[in-house]
Amino acid sequence: MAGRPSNRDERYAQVMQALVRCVARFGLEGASLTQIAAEAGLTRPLIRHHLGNREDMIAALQDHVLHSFAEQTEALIAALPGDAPAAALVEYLFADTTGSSPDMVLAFAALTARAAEDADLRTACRESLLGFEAAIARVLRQDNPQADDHAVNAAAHGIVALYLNVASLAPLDMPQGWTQTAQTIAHKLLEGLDGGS
Amino acid sequence: MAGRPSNRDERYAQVMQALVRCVARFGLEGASLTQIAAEAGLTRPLIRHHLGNREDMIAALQDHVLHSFAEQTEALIAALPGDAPAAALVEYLFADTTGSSPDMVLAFAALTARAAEDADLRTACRESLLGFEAAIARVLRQDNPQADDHAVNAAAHGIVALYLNVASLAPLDMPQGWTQTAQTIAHKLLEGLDGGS
DNA sequence: ATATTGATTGTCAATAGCGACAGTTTATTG
DNA sequence: CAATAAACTGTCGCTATTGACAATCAATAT
Repeated sequence: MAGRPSNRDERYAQVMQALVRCVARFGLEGASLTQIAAEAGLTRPLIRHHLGNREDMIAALQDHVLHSFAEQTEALIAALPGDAPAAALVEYLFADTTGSSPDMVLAFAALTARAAEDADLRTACRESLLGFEAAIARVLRQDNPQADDHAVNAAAHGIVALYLNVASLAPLDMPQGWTQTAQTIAHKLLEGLDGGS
Repeated sequence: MAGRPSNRDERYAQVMQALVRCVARFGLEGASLTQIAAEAGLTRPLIRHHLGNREDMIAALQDHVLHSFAEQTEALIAALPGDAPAAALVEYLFADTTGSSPDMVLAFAALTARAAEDADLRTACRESLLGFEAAIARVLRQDNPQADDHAVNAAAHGIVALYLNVASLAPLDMPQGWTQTAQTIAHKLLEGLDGGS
């Protein structure tokens, strides 16, 4: 009444990681199942066994990217120090974490492009992005309670734009100091909240 | 000794426009020749007659996007008024020109994703982007001769990031006032150059 | 030990997309 | 009215990719 123990969750994560990476590099349609399987170190029929159809796979990718976005945002905010959380947030967003790759953001960009065709995906991506922006705005307000709401939202908008830009342009291998410049501007946006009306 | 008059240039532009649009919507590999032909209102063998192979087509796309980027930048800068050119530049970049679509930027983003695989494409895209940034920086300096070089470059960087972000997120149909916010931040970056060290 | 569950592999038919060729039409020149 | 050059169309074979099924291996509980 029991069978072989299921490694479904681990395999799922493994395949999903490969899927994200391949989509980030070759686009939604450019990523073939064989490529994904090779990236995951598995065979093609096996990834089908775990993630199902191709249609199923991109649906799963949507869920994973959007949920992961929200989760990581939440975790990041929870990990911020009580002292000057906004500055720490910016430090983290633009940190040169060689461990964390920009593949997630690139996959999100690929989904965004397809969102022009799919209304549901469009609203999902939009809400996810607005949620990210709102979360950052909350941190900024926590740090600057006296600042104008509009100014806080604008600063959050700018920080998100700078972050997405840095991540989605990562394949271009921009010159030394480029990310640094983005971070500097982000900090400047924070400083603007001090005296801002 | 003469034959049917050649409409090569017009057809080339027609097909290229369809190509840009399809790549913007479906990605580099997602855009099939049949789709492109349908978008251009032509038949599949015909677009092959004009643009050649698929490989040739993406090569032509690269040239077109990158050259068009540089040309449009040059034309834009040449058209700026002598009075407060920087402000006019920002106005133009974030104008709600329903005529000009963000397809160009989206196609550029698609090329950027592939740049991870192709070293030549990578440097080409990078140089193109840095050229755009430098051109904007020139305008800013023209308007603020006393400003610090580093500050000018940083402001240009920020404006580029905001612009690319607005364009590449266009498929998401962001809510009313979103682009406006980006424009406001861009103007704020300009103001920061006045009193900046 | 055996049954049971699930991971893993092998393989084949169907389809979509691409490349290329040959042939047809159209407009311009002499 | 030829002759020519180029746009345009129809169609075929090839390859890559996918979807699906069947079969085998592995591990655990009874």
